[in-house]
Amino acid sequence: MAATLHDVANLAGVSFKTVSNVVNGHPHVRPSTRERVERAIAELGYKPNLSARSLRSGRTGAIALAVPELNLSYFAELASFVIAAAEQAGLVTLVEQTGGDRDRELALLKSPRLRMTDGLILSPLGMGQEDADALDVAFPLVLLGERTFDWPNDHVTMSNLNAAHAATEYLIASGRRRIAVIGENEDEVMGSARLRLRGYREALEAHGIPYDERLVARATLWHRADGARAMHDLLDRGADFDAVFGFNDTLALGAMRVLQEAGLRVPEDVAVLGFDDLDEAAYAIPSLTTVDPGREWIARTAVETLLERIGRKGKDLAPRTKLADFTIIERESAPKD
Amino acid sequence: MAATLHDVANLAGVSFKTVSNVVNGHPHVRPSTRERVERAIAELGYKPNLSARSLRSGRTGAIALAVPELNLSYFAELASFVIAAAEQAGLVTLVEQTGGDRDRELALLKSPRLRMTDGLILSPLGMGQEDADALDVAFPLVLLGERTFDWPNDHVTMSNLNAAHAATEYLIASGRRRIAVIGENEDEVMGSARLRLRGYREALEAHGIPYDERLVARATLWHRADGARAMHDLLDRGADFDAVFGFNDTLALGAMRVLQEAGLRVPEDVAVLGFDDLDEAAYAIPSLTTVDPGREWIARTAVETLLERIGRKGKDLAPRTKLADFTIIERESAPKD
DNA sequence: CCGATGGTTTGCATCGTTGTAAGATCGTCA
DNA sequence: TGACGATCTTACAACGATGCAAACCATCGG
Repeated sequence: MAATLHDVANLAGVSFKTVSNVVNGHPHVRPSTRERVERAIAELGYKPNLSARSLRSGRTGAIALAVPELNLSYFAELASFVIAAAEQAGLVTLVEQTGGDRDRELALLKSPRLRMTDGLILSPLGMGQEDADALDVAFPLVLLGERTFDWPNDHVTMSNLNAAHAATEYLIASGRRRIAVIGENEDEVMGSARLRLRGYREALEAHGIPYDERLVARATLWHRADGARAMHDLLDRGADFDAVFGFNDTLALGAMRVLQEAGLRVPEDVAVLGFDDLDEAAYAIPSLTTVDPGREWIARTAVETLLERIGRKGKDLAPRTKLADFTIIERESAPKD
Repeated sequence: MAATLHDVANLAGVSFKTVSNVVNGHPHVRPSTRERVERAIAELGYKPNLSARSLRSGRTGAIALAVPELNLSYFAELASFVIAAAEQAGLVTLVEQTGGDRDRELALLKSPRLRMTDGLILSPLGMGQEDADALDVAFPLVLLGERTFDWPNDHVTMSNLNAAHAATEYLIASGRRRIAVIGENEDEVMGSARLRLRGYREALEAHGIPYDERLVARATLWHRADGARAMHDLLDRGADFDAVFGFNDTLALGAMRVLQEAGLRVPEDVAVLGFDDLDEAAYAIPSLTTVDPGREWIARTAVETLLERIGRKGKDLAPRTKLADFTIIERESAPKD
């Protein structure tokens, strides 16, 4: 059995409360006592029982991060940053996968598993306005992704609309006029897909380019395979385009692969622009021009925001929205001109 | 404040222990009582306090997974499978990143943070024979990666040596004779890098091809950037090769990118073979021939093995090694002939 | 030499749950 | 009707830690 405060106390010849004081860095402990206790701790290899500690203190020292899937590189890289940021704050991170499924997202919010943590960072995909009540929870919660619904929570994100607008404008500025998009998803009531589509449309409009539905390809989950499938759709229906804007990098990469299989040259025949700036994007062939959404900032800020909620005054704060800056990274698949 | 057993008991007009019995599906509870209690539970939105439960029961319902980085796609995909397998067993997963750093791996094994979990799945990278003692821990521990040291733990892996041997042979069978490798790392005393190098050498030897140090490029961490750097090294030093075996897919992809930048055609001038079968590999241009190490099997088996250790008889089991089957997936970057 | 002072140590109650054992209730049978 | 199991419910003691308040003990000034 693992050693307890009592065991250490017996060995050191003090009361177990004194050991607790040493462990917690209580100010008034005589140096000689402290040293004796510390020796006993080392000898027994004592480690505090975190269940007991959190039962007593009400804090667990863990946060939960819920993303659709770690298989999606964007979320893997995001999770990596979140875990690192949490660790810096002395917290461990419990990772859940929702599959982007509304029911699983809702179930998670009600799950007793969350009682194991001090708060949740959730990247919702399936939920909509009708789920606002489910999001009005008693524990600290920070949402990743834009505040498009009237949800009572903190949000950390970048402006999907502005970024998509800028990306589209970038393609227009480079001389492209028939710009296809991949990733539209009408099931998603108002998430990134919808916002990015809106940004795309507004940019077209601002430049007097008509919106053409035949250039819009849908994709529900954003894997490479979905991007490939969408590009096949576009090609099969004989769509005529000189650029593709993928709503994320994996879609764009899947599409780029199909383009080249079809004998089209990137960027000569078709420029390709992605969204996320995955590590992979820089090493694709050709390398992928993409939107850098400030992933690391988002991760760090999400953890900070959650910590504020967890803190003493967390309950009193009004819901906040924090926006990251985005940048367009120029690479080979869509040169500036 | 969240509701407790007491609150529910008051509302339902029973003792708090009866509520506990209902929650735990205790057999002898009158249906009418059960129903009354369940209504009270629903009304108050009662959720058991997991800290208290695990203090009492000694089980936390969580496992820890420690990998070098989630940024590395292999580990992201692995983590995804581990989390899913754990969830099926009703466990949540806490993810730690070690950076492949020996000190952080050792620190993790001693960390009180682990008391929050029932066991650990660790993918060690920096540790060696001298750390055997540190691995002789009191909690359930399963290691990912091959048992090359005399470590007192369960191992789940595939045969790095056989897989690398087969991969090299595949290239030889396709007519290549000057096969470079990327990923050698002499710091790593006896991990995957060393084993894969050994497999490579043995395959060469079996076919009477001399081992040529100038064809061996090192890389410590296995990011795309490291693969790119290694390939630059090879090209800069004028190495003469007609194939490259990357010790993982990201290395291979980074290298492939540099090859094509240098005007070399893949696979005509240089065949490229990777290791891991990332989702990405199928969509690279050209698509990447690679070794599928049975990642999902490894993840599932690691969780199962850990559960056996956690179980009643876990302490009595001798250390086991479980080997996954690997397959070579033929794609464009290295056709069979 | 005593009480005040302030640092140092301790005892007790408590967090919310579960296991054990004992108590209450009920129907059944002699 | 009363005793007796069987079924249902309850009381109590942990699990290991922390917070509070009280107790202890030097040291110092008067």
